[in-house]
Amino acid sequence: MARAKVTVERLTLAGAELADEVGVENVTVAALARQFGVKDASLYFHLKNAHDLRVRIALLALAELADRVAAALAGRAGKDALVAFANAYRDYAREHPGRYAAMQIDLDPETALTSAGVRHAEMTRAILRGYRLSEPDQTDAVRMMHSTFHGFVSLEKTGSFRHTPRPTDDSWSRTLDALDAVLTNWPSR
Amino acid sequence: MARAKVTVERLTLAGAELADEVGVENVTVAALARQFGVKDASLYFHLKNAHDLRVRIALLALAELADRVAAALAGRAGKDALVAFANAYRDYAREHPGRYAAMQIDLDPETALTSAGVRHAEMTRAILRGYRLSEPDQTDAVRMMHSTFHGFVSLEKTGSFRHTPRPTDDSWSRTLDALDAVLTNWPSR
DNA sequence: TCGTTTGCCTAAGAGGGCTAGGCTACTACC
DNA sequence: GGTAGTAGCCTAGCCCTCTTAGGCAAACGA
Repeated sequence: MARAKVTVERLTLAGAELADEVGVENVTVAALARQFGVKDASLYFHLKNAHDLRVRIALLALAELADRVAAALAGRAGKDALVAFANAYRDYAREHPGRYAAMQIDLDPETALTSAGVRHAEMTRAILRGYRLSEPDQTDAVRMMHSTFHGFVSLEKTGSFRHTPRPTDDSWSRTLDALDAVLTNWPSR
Repeated sequence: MARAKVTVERLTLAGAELADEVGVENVTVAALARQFGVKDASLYFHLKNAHDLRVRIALLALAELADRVAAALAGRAGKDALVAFANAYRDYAREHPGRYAAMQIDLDPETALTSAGVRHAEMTRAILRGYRLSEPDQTDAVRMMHSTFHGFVSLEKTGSFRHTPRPTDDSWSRTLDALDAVLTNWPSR
């Protein structure tokens, strides 16, 4: 069996899969080199350093998630779109815990601006068109939405919700109901 | 100047401070040993391993935050209490980014149950008394509140809000307004 | 006083990150 | 087809961290 050629893309993908299996913190240049049947040092021809690898994984994840969300959003509006966005987000995080964790590392500003992160922001704003919010309420609402999604998903992952018997799926859909309600009736100052 | 005696408590505190300065991921047994003027291996008399150290830092942070929140909550109710809780939470996270990050590692279930995490849950439920929610709405609301707080704070820290000029403080207080509104008028099924 | 415990030490091995420098085989061009 | 360049890998080697094993000395308790 011939080994697949080592390229940055393959390394990134393998790293992402490794992250989902063993956690980002265990995605190591050495482990990746072993997987490719190559010496650690050789990978530095393709990667700047270990951090570079993790950034690439983060960017891959951001792009993948943006694609999913875009697909989920197609043809939907209003609360329907809100729920579709939210579920696509949460499902991705659960299917790809390592990739999701990788997304949380801070990118330097320039990198962030060219990442799929901007697509996320655009899509979130698109949803809000259904709720007819104008600036600066729209920005505030975008931030609250992201906060709720990310917060819920990450607390769920770290097990903060395990202490209460209530199924998290139920809390999730009720949270989305609440979010929809508050977006529909955004409080004025 | 005589060196302070090495104890688990001192190690944990020093680790927490180191975390705030250089990030949890850089809180290393070796670095701590250097700070105490002692060899790395000697610390294993006090600590089980590196993970043990981080867990202790997390528990310290949880307890500190619970104390702060409790103090902020004293004598307040309703939205007043909500805002006090939220601000205490966010302020702590900003003053102690490393400690806050440490809080996010998952504790094994038994440890979690004896941690200050349960105090957080109790205090959150106490706030909700002002909003007269009954189960299971209360649990859902608790989860949504935590999600919003944690999500906002962690997105703010990783710089996800930097792309928009709107001051995050403003979005924060508007988010709390929205949260208050939705708790006041929690949607029925 | 004489264990026993406490608290540190040295030695040593397993990994991981990364740099420097070298070899090979393919590619492009004349 | 010969030759220069370069892509892609390798070895050697250094530093750091984590962790175990075993030893030694001082404080402490009976």
